Amino acid sequence: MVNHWLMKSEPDAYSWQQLLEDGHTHWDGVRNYQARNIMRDDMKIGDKVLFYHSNCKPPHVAGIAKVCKEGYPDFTSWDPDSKYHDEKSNPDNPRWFMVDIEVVRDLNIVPLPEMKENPLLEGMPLLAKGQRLSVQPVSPEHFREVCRMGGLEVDEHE
DNA sequence: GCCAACGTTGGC
DNA sequence: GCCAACGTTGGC
Repeated sequence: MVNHWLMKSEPDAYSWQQLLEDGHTHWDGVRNYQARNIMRDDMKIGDKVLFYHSNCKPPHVAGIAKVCKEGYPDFTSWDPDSKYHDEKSNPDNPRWFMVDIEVVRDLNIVPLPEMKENPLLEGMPLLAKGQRLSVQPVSPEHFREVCRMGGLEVDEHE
């Protein structure tokens, strides 16, 4: 069973272009329990991910990635030199978790305003008022429609 | 830069 | 366990 997710990143912090260069990355720095639980418990190898750029104009989905390593402790949490350091986390009792993702393919950007205007995306968590969760589920139907809006033929990514 | 929405913290 | 204060997110 392949599940679908959306992960937010500020382009200044880590961009889709950077992931295209790197090929894969570890998703460190998430310090929210709900997002942590999703990464620790729910995201599985092969799950598809919409890569979303937040805090830019306009906010948009930039590409498709997939999970290539399942939840494991976020080692930046016990690194005192990391900006994500949490003194309550340590290797024996890690508080924060991450997954690794890798590039699947690039998309034409799908701007948030267009997503809001698309009736097929009604009910998508990303579009809910006050939605701040940086790792969130996406239904297969919504995932497919965002891919289509990004110029991807149906099922091309399967 | 503003501010609404939400999460966390800590006093009680 | 409540809730006020505070910090963060993120669209606008």
